[in-house]
Amino acid sequence: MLDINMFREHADIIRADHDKRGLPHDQIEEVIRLDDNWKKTRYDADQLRRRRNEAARGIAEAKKAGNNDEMQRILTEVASLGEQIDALGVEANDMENARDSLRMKVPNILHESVPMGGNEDGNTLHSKHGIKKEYSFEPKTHNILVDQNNWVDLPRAAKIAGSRFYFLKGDLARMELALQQYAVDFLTGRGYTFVQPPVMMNRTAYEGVTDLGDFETVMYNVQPEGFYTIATSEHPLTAMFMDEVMEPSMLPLKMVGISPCFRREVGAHGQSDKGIWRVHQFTKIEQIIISKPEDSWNLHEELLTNCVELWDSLNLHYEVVNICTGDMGTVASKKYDLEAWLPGVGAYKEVVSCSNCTDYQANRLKMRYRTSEGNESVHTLNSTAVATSRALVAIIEQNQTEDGKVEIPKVLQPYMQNQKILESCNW
RNA sequence: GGAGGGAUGGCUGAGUGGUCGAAAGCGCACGACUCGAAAUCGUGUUAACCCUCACGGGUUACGAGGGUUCGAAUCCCUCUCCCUCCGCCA
Repeated sequence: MLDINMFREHADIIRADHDKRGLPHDQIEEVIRLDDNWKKTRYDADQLRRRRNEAARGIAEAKKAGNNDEMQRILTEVASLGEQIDALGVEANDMENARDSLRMKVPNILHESVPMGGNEDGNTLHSKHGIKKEYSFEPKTHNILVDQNNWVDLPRAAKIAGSRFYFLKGDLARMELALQQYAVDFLTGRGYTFVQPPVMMNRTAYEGVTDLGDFETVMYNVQPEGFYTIATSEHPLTAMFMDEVMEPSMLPLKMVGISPCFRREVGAHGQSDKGIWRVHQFTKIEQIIISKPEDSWNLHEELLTNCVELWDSLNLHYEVVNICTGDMGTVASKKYDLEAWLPGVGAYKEVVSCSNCTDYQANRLKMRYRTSEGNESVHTLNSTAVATSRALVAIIEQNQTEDGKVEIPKVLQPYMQNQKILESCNW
């Protein structure tokens, strides 16, 4: 959510941003109009309250002095003021609510380095990494390989849960665990604090960190408590300091989170989403930073560097893409994606998303830090380190051998008793 | 699940119907002392919002919501969270 002062003092910046995104200005103008009316109504109500407070001070005196008539006169006046105040108060409240629910929908201001573009075709190449292997055979897609090796059981998962759920079995499940441990070790080694969050959140906290549309399409709602299962540990870790004033000495706060991630994936998806590429549940190791505003752009690059060095160490081929204006979501100001090469599919596909959300989440969450000038919103940043299901797909496709097995990345081998090859599961 | 206690500013914590936005301490900021620092002393320091070019002024907020009252941090109700004890359980 953008600061209300942005609408009051720099509406032109928001308008220019909407132009970049190809959005109309209606919402901006409506926020400004509602805010204007709210201020006037609010002021009128405050003035009436002031009169009531002044009048009420006379009551005790009149009572003490035994002046019953005067007391009655004041009581009548105060009662009538009270009615007016209540009416104005309701009006002001409605306007403020309307203003803010609209304000919640206005997206973050894009960073100047975000490339222009109408959709994902406008994303620009930032850098290429690793070696694109040549195969002496026709590389297979991961869903064929996991099937041949009995590493994934989709039909039985569908039977007991539903489509897009899976059982991970045998060596592939072991490598999933190895990936988790490796990624956590990698980032704790760089000063990030390992945190395991709750995997369910309440609505209020969740509204602070996500696009409101996600409540209908992304998160599961758990009854009877009404909790939402998290779509990523970014959400609990970012909301962790909701409603708090943080000490500047804590910043930047760097965390590495791990959690299962739950996604409803409402809507149809294409043929390429076979196997375990797009699933309702997966494990993700996530980087989170809460920082002072002046540090966030450097830290955004640090997050990307961490990703690049982590994925390089897995010896995978991928590209880093700078997400363009038309493909950016509501919350991020700038976003890099890592797209891994899938030789079976013959395409680069998204495996990591690295965002600077500036003060957008912090404003909603009322997360501030102390400065000598007062309290200011912090900045929040997040980046995937490894989403295990998708990292597995990339490893399976890139490291496949002619006989349909998969070589284990060197850095993961110590976590798997120095095994070199993933063996098939025999059932 | 049962019984009891609690939630106050950045933190600890006093305050049980009006002069309380709220004692005190810590922390923080500024100043003095010092070559510099520590210690010490002095001054200041809740936040959000509104009006004002400014000086300044106003409103609201003591977990959240509702109620009683002319008036609520203080009394009543509901909810949330925390603590203690009992029960159950990974």
